[in-house]
Amino acid sequence: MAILPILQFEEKIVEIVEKNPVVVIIGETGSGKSTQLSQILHRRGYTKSRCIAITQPRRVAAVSVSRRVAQELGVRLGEEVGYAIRFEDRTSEKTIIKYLTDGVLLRESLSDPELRQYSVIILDEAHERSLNTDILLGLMKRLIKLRQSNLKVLITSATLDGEKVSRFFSNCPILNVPGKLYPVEIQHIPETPKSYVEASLKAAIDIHVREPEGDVLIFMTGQDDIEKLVSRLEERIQNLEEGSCMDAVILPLHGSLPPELQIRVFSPPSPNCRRFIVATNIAETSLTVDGVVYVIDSGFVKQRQYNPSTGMYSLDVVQISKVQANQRAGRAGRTRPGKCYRLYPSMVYHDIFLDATVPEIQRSSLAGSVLYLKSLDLPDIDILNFDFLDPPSSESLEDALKQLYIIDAIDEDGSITNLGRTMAELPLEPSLSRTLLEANECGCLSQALTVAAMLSAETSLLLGQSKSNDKKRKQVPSNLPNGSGWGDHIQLLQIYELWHQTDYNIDWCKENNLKVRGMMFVKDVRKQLSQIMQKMAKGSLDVKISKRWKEGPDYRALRKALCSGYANQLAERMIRHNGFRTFGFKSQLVQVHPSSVLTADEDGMLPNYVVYHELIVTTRPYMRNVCAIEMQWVRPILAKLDNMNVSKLSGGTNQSNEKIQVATVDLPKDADIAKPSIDDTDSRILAARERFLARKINK
DNA sequence: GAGCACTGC
Repeated sequence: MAILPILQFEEKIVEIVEKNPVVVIIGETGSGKSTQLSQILHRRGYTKSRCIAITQPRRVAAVSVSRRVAQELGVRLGEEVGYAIRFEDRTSEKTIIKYLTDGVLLRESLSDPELRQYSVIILDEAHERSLNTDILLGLMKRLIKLRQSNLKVLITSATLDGEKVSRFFSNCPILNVPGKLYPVEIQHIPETPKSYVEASLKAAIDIHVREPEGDVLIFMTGQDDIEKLVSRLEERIQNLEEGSCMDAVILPLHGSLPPELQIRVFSPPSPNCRRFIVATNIAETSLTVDGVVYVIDSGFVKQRQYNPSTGMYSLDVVQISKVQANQRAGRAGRTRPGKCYRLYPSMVYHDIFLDATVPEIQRSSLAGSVLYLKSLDLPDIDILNFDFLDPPSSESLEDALKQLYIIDAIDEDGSITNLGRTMAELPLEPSLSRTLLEANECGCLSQALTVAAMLSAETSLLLGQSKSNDKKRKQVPSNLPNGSGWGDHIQLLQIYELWHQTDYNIDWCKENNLKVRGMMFVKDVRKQLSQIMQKMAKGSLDVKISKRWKEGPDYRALRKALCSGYANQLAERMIRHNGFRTFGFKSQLVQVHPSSVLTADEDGMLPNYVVYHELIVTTRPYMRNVCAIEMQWVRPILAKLDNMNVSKLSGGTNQSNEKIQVATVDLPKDADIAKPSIDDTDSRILAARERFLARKINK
């Protein structure tokens, strides 16, 4: 076996780690950093009294890399070398080298903020800049000050990003470890194409006709474009003259493809046959396809972004970064010298592409992360000034604080509440954690556990349907329950309860077009959540799914619990039509997503009030996953919204101590609701909200 | 009356 490049650097690495608390390692693909760094430090005595942690952004990586290291050291996995991922801890007292996902390490620091069991923490693949890695980077900066004498931190990064990480850690040394990639010839096209599907098609055919054997990997943005390109490519290749070139197979590859179709790319190709793999960025890092010699890079990727000023998510096609472009190109040089065809001018690469992808922390809602940091109780840390490698905007942090305040996770001074502490223990978004705690009070914990678990997996539940399939497939009427008109949360609950009644039958999932793996995941999450809840309650709670349909048909308790959890995600229907306005600082006009099962009354009107799981902008702003709630539950929440003072929430550096006085929100009593003058009611709530919106609350 | 890239606790 050829010696991995990193081993030639062993002395250098050890020397530099000895002298410095933090080191940045630029390890190119194939350098062996993920498997070797831990072993080198182990050989040099870093595991004598404590162990080495290596984080990975993905579960499969943690498992497969630890397996290899165990093998190389000749030990049984789970003993000296182990891994810890959600639902699976394969470590023991003997473990001295531990691979874990970055999320698991964050959870560990909840119970031990100084992470005393580790002598070395290696943040691997830090250039991917997952939300969790970024938080860990901030925590590490603090930890090395606290544990200067007995903690070493190693961060692996990409070429273009290393300097920045080094600056973040007071100019710590950077060590370059070359990889084992073959050279990749890069070609740019002179003009930005009108359609990258067409441009990819042309590039692919050119390769097929002119270039020697070797598979082609094409990076597209999503399922739609992939299917379009696959069918165009099939058509073109069939029309090529018989015998003019070798055979070809065309394989789509994206996340919503069923696993049995995904693995087709791993079976070796038949001889004299070229494979075209048309993929999303799943092939950039998550899946490695062997045999690729040519890469066609569209230069685009789909990215989910959160806008803190509107509270809305959108899924946008954006330009990739230089780091990403290089990563894609590198996929052509794994087995021999390759070529990468970039469907954009080199000027665009140099002058327009960002060096690195905008980190997730600047593209997500931070409510969960802020709550997590608050719960760590770091004495010297003010969340708004937390030392992030790339700080999120203050708008985004304030948005998180407001959300946390409305659901009682922090008080008006921005300090974490007891409720908030409990919420941080749960591996859920704050809204769902809050729902669980409220549900426990209302006696519907079992149902809420199910809803929370179902929502954690929601996008991977329904079997992927593509447009082309839809046309072919007859619309089979679904036998699944419909939420009894109350909305999507209730439907998710009903689906799971039906599955439970079949004793978690796999065929039942298939018959109902539900992804088996998704449903099994829900089962695991539900179990984990109920265990955590029981542990926190220090006793047994009612988490069993009742076989009897004991509750009335209105799911009142559960909907009330959801209303508390989603107090920051409330919307009110507008008068005489089915548009909604959201409550809160940033009132938005939105609609119920057409996929929702929420039903209208006999006059065609939707419920007056709903909570929503998320706002997503596609062709329009939509509320996804909504649940009908009652107006009287809304009143206290509005009062709370009205009393919010953002400058106090954010730690109040310029505390004027002057609480803005507002008249109490004057909502009708329950009695008024029975005989409504709806317009009047609406206008009063509207007025209260307008007053609220009109106030300018600045820092 | 729409459409969904990829992860993870």
